[in-house]
Formats: sequence, C-alpha cells, structure tokens
Amino acid sequence: MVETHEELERNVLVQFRQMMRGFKANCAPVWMSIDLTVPQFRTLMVLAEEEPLVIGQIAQRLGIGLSTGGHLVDRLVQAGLAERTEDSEDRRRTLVRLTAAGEDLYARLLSGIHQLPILLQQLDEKDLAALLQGLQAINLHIAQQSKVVLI
Amino acid sequence: MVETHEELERNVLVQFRQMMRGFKANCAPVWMSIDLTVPQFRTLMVLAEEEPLVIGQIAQRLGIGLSTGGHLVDRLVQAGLAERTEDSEDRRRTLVRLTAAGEDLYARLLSGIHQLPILLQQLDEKDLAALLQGLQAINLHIAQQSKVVLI
DNA sequence: CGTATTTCAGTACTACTGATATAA
DNA sequence: CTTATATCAGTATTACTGAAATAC
Repeated sequence: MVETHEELERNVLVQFRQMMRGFKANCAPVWMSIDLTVPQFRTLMVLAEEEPLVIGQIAQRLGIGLSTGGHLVDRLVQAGLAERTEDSEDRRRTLVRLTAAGEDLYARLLSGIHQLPILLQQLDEKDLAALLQGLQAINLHIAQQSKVVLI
Repeated sequence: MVETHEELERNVLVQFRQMMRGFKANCAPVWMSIDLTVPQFRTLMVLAEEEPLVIGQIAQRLGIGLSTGGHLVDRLVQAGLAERTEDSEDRRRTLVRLTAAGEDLYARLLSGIHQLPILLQQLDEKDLAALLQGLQAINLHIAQQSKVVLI
C-alpha cells in the first residue's frame, strides 16, 4: 500500500474523472430539456457570477448592444429565471438578479452536484474527514494560483 | 477537532462548492467565446456519452428528425469538433465521433477540470491519500445509487 | 425494393444592430 | 441636456419539418 506521489496523482485523477462522469450524467437531462439559447445561458452565467447588475453592465460583459442585453434579460424574466427591481437611488436603472429558480438551473446545468448532499450523508466519518482534508488542500492551491495569476 | 457527522458533511460541502466555483471560473471564458448553439452542444454531449453513433441514433437521442440530425452533425464537422467515417459493414451509414478538439471542448465547457492535474502535483502525499480515500468512498456510493435507480 | 442519409423548399424563432422614444 | 432603458424596424442565421433525391 506504499504509493508514490505520481501514482497517487494518477489514482486521484481517475477517481475524480469518474465522479465528474456521474455528475455530468445528471447535467445531460437538464441540457436536453431546457428551452434556453447560448446567449441566454451566458446571461445567466454573468448574473450567477455577480449580482445584481444593471442592463448596461450585462451588455458590456457580454460584449453586445444595450437593446440586445435588455432583450436577453426579458427572456430570462419571462422564463422565471431572473427578476428586475428598480434601483431606489436612480429609478432609471433596472437592477437584475437571478431568482432561486435561476440559481438552481445554473447549478444543475454546470456542475450537477445536486446529489452531493445525499451522497455525503452516506459516507462514514473517516471518509468524510479524509475528503475534507483533500479538498481543503486543493482549495488552498486554487487560492494561491489565482493570486499568482493576478500579479 | 472532534467534528460530528453533520458538521463534517457541511464542511465538505463548503469546500466542494468552493472548488466548483474555481472550476466554473474556468468554464465561463470558454462559454463566452464559443460559437455553438444549444442544439449543437446537445449533439456534442450525446457523442461524448457514446461513440461512435450513426445519424439515426443521434436524431433519436435528441428527439429530432433525421435531416436536422444530419445538419447538426454537419455543423460540428465544419467546426472541427466531430468527424464522419463510413461504416465498412454498411456503406450507407455514416459513423460520427468526436475529434480530440471536440472531447476537449466538451470537458472545458462542462467541468473545467483542466487545471486539476497541475493542482494535484502540488499536493503532498498525505493530502493526496486523504483525497483519494474520500473520492473512492463517494464513487462507491454513486455506483450503488445508479444500481438502485436502474432496478 | 428497403434503408440510411442528404438535399431541398419553406416556416418560425432568435440574436443582433442602430435609431427613436420614454423616463429620471 | 444627459443618462438608462425600452421599443421599433429590419437583417441574418439557425433549427426544424416533411418530401424528394441519392446511395447501398
């Protein structure tokens, strides 16, 4: 049971890919059933990253015109995925944010980790503690990496 | 440092979400730059799950007509994401499979785990072993769950 | 002659732009 | 008079269907 660093890396990657395959299998039915276009999905994505945004910010982040931006938000609102609220400071502006349904759909389309809480309930303390240790180590390095990129 | 099962579950979920956020940040630029439509992405997805497929199978899995199926495959081939090869047994058929670029794009659009191998190199043996143990436990339960669903 | 696929009209919807209108 | 958004033409592309053509 003495594994080298390289062997451990390889095995973790295999396990990770297998886990992702399971999650992707959850994503696929969602992608098959939705009635969203790619520009609409991009809008969902932009809002999921940063909320709330006004139309102008959305259009700028998507690299499109204002009228198209407003139109795309319209579609999301009609689908119940986003909502407009007026800015109390400047009533010309329209603040846009995702609804719970929008957040939920985004998570299901991209990561499919909806079943994770149920899976975690079934693990014993020893495995949970081991997983926690590993994930914490990864996240530490993700944080460091983004720091390096920013400099 | 004595954590209950519930506390461990919660902490793992927090770490997992944070990790996924890092991966999603990798997905977003890809989604912003691609020139794919949702039907084309669905086709990519169907092929990523099962390869090779003939036009009729693709159309059936997407729930669309044969001519639309052929058309969608055309688009993927034009974009260099899929390739057609003729079936040596029945030359009327066209076998479709993803190219390396297609596989790659699919992985980057959905899971963004491209940076994982680099991250794993930076972990020490102890963390890797812990992560491996946790992932193996999860995958065991994913496998069991899909069995239950199938019955 | 059947089967797999492609090609051919033809329709509907979406994204997109730029100009104009509305509101603060 | 400026700014933020909505609305209004108008165009291009795509997805889609069903029927006819092609190849095996």
